[in-house]
Amino acid sequence: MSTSDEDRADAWFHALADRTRRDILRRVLAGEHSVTALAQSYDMSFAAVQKHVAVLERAGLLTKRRQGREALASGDVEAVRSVGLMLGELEALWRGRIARMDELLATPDTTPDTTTHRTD
Amino acid sequence: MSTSDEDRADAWFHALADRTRRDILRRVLAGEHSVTALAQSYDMSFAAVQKHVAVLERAGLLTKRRQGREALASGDVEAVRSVGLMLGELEALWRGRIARMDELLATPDTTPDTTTHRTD
DNA sequence: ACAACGTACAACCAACTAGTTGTAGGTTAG
DNA sequence: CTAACCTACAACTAGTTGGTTGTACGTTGT
Repeated sequence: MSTSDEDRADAWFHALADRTRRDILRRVLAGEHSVTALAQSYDMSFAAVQKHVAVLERAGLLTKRRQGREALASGDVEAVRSVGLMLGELEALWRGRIARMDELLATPDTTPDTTTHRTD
Repeated sequence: MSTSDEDRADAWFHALADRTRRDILRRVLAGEHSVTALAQSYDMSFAAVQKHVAVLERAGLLTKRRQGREALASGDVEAVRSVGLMLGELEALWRGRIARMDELLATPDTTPDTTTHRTD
C-alpha cells in the first residue's frame, strides 16, 4: 500500500504545523465554510488560502462538498482524534518506562522525585 | 515575550512532522539515549540525527542532560500531553459547533475586509 | 447573453528544510 | 600525552514550502 501510517502521520503533522491551517481547521470544525468565506478572514490571497485548504484536505483533516459554485469545507473530527490517538501511543511508551522503573524502585529506597506521579 | 501558544504549536507540529523525529521521540520517551546511540539506529549521518534531536529539543519535546562526553536525551511527556490537549480543544470546537464563533474570530488577524459585496 | 462570483491550478520566487561533509572542542582510555 | 570518542556547529546542496499573480472554467443573477 502506498499510504502507510507514517505517511499519514507526516501529512497530519505537516498540515497542523502552520498556524493559518490550524485556524482554518478550527473554523471548519466549528462549522461549514466556503473557501472564499475562509479566505476573507486572512491577510493573504485567495489562492494561498485555497492551497492551505487543499493541504488540510489531502491530509484528511477536512472534507469539501460542492454546493453550486461554492465548495463547503468542514473539519473531520475523526482524523483529529486519530492524531490524538497517535500521541496517546507515545505517552504509553513513556508510561512503559515508568512501569519498569517502578519495578526497580520496589527493592531499594532511593526515592527519586522525578517520577513521583502518574496521572492516569 | 512573544513565544505565543501559536509559536509553540508551530514548533511542536513541525517537530512531529518528520518520521525520523517521531521515531527518535518514541525511543527517548521509552528511555534515555545518547545522541550517538540514537544515530546508530538510522541510515544517515550523525550530524543529521544530531540536528533532528536539536529540533525536538527546541520544540521542548525532549531534554538533554550532560554526563561526561555523552548527551543523554529523554522525552518530555508533559509536552506530548500539551499537544494532545491542543487537539482536544479542536475537538471541543467541533462539539460546540456554531456555538462559540466569537472566540474563534478573536484569535487571528481578522480582516473583515469586504470585496465589493453589494446586494443591489 | 453576459458580467460577476467561486474555485482550481499553473508558473514563478524567496525562504526554509533535510541531508551532506568538514572542523573544532571537551572527555575518556591507554 | 596522545588517540579515540562524543558532541556541536558551520557551510553547502537539492528539494520543499508558503506566498504571489495570472488564467481557465463552471455557476449565479440580472
